[in-house]
Amino acid sequence: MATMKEIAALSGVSVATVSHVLSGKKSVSPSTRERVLQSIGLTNYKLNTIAKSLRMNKTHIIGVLVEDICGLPVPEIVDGINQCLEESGYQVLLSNLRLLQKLYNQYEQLSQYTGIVNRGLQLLEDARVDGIIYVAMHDRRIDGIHQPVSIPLVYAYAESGDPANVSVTYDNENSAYEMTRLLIRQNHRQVALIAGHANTSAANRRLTGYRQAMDEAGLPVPPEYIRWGDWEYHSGVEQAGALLALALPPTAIFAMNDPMAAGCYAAIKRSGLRIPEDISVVGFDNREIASCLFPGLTTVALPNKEIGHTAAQQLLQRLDGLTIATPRTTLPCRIIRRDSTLPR
Amino acid sequence: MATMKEIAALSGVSVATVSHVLSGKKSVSPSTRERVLQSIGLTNYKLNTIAKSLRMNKTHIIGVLVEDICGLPVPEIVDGINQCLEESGYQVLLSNLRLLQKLYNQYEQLSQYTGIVNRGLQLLEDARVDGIIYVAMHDRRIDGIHQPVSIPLVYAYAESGDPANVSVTYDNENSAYEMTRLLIRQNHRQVALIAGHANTSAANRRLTGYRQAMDEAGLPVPPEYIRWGDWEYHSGVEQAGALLALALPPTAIFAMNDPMAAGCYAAIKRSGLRIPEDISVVGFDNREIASCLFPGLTTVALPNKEIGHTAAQQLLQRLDGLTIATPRTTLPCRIIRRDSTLPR
DNA sequence: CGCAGAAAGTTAATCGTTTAACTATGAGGT
DNA sequence: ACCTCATAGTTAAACGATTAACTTTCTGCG
Repeated sequence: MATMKEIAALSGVSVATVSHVLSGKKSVSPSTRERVLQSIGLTNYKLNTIAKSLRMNKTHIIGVLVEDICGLPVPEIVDGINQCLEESGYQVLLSNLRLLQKLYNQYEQLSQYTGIVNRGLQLLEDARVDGIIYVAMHDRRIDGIHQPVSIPLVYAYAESGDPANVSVTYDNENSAYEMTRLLIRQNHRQVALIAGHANTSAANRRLTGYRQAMDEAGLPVPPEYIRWGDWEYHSGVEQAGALLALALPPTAIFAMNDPMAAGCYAAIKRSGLRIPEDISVVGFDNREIASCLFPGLTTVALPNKEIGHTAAQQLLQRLDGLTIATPRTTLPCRIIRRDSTLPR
Repeated sequence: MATMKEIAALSGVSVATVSHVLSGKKSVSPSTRERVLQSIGLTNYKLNTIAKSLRMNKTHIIGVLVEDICGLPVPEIVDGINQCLEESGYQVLLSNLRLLQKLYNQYEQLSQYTGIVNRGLQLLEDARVDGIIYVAMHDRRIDGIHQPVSIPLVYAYAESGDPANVSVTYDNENSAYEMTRLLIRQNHRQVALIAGHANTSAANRRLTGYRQAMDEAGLPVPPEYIRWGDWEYHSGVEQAGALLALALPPTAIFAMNDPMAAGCYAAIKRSGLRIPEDISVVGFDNREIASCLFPGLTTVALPNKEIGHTAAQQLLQRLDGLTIATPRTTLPCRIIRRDSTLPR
C-alpha cells in the first residue's frame, strides 16, 4: 500500500505538500494539486489512519462496553450508537464482558462485578479510544466503576450510581403507569402484577408506576395481587396460576416482561379461560414473542435505538468540549396495542 | 499519560532499555529491571498501542462486518468471534451495514448490495484492521465482493460464492433431514412442510433435507404438503390454515422457523385441535419463542457461537501464515426436544 | 596475559503522518 | 527602488514505540 512519501516522489513534491493537498489546510497551486491527485489515482494510496492517530492523539474510535451482547436490548442499542457515530466519522470498538444476564440474584455481589467491568474498561483505554459508552443492564447503587483517567464515559440503558455521570435511560416508571392506566380505562378494577426479580431496579420502578396508577384511580391493591417472578417464562406460569386460584381472581394481569406474559397465556389457557374475553394480559419489552403469541400481546416497546443514538450524541458533545447540561436523559417508551386486552 | 521517554528519564536509562524490560526480548540486569518497573509503578504509564501498531504494522484488531446487528443469529456469532479473539489478544472493530434483514425478495439486486458491502469493507480497511470476518446472512451466488487487497477475509454463517474463500456455516440440509426423521420415527406418515422465502438458499437446503428423509422412508410428498411462507408469523398462520383444510390433513407440520411454527400454533388452536395430541409441530432456529409457546416447541438450535468462534480461529490461522486446508466448514446443529410432538 | 564471547546498555533509524517555521518568488503600493 | 505581504513550496521536528547495530564491561579459559 502506497504512502505519502511515494506519492510525493511520484509527483516531484515534498510529503508536506501532499499532506496539504489532502487536508486542504494550506493553499496549493492548481497545477501541483492536480499532479498530486493524479499520482494518488495511479497508485493504491490510502491514508494511514494509525500514523494520523499517533500524530493527532485521536483515534476516532469509540469503545462500546457491553455486559452481554446477546442480552435483548443490547444489539439495538449498539445499532443506535453505531448509526450516530458513523455519521460523525467514528468507529466502534466492541468489548463484550460476557456476563450472564440471568444472574439477577448475584447482582449484589458488586465487588467481583466491578473487577470485570474495570478490566473491560482497561482494554478499551489501552486501545486509546476517544470515548466510551457503557451499556449497563442494571442501575448501579454504588459506583465501584473506575472512570478511566481522561476518557469521557457515558452510560446507556441503566444509570450510573453517581448522578454527575451522564446516563441515557428509558422511563420505566411512567411506562408501567401508562400501561396500568390503559387497563383501568378499560374498566378493569382487579389488576394484578407479576413483577420481575425484586433485586432489580427496573422491577421496582415498574412497580412504583403500577402502584401510582392504581392509587390515583382509587383502586385497592391487595398484597396477593403483587407476585414476584424472576423474569422467566416459568415464573409467569406459576404466578399466573396462583392468581387464578385466588378467591377473587384478577380480570387483568400486567406481567413485567413478555416471557412472563407468555407464561400467563399458558396458565390461563390450561385453566380453560380465554384471552382477552375472560382475562386481559399485558407485557413489557415488545420482544419477538409478543407478536407471535395468540392473541397478539399488548406490551411496551423500549426506545433502545434512541438510547444508543442519544448516548452517542452526548458522548460526541463531550468530545467537542461541551459540558452536558442535564447529565440524565430519560426517554419515553411506546405502548404497542395488540389483541390481549378487552374492556370489561 | 506517561510515555516510555518519561519512564526512561525517571529510571536513568534509555528508552530502548525500557522497551527491553517490557518486551523481555533482550536481557536486562535485575537491578535496572527493578528500577524501571518501579518507575512504571510510580507513574500512570500505559503502552501506546497506536505507536506500536504503526511501528509493527499490525493493529491486533479484527474488523467484523455485519449486515444487521439486530438480525437474530448475529449477536451470538459476534459473541463467539469476540470470545475467540479475546483469548488471543485481539479486539473487534464493528461495522454494521444496517441492511434490512427482511428484504428477502430484493436479495437478488446484488449490484447495489455489493456497493454497500464494499463501502463497509473499505471502512475497515481504512482502519488498518489485521483481518475481517464478514457475517453474511445469505449465501452469495456471484461474489461481487471486492476482497480488500492483502487483508485476510473469512465468511461466517453464509457461504461465499467463491469456493476458494474460507466460510464457516451450519448444516441446513442435515438438520432438516434429522428433524424430519424424528417425526417419521414417531410414525408420522403425513408430514407437511412450511418453507421460508423461496429466494433464500437456507429454505432450499432445508427443503432438500426434508425431501431426502421422506424419500428414504418411502413416504409420498404430495405437492400441497409443501407450502411456501416468508419466514414471518403470519405466513405460518396462513399456510397451516391451508394444510388443515386439506382433504387429508398432515399429522405433523415442519415449519422452517419458529415464528412460522408459532403461526401454526395459532391456526391449529383456532381450529379446535390440540398440540401435540392431534397434530405435531416442529420449528427451526430455537428462538426465545420456542420455549415460551405452550406446549414448548421442538426445534433446531443453530451453532451460532461456534460459527463465530470457528471463523475467528480460522482467521487467526491465516494471520499466522497458515493456509486453511478445507476452506469450507459446516457445523452441525442440535435438535432441542420439547413437547410439541407425540408419536402416532 | 590475552582473547573470545556473553551480558548490559546506548544510539539512531524507522513506521507514516501533521504542522510550525522557514525560504523563495512575485505582486502591489508608495 | 524599496518595502510589505501573500502565495507556494520545503525542512525538519514531533507523535511513541521497536530493533538492528554498536559500545562497553566483565567472565572464563588456555
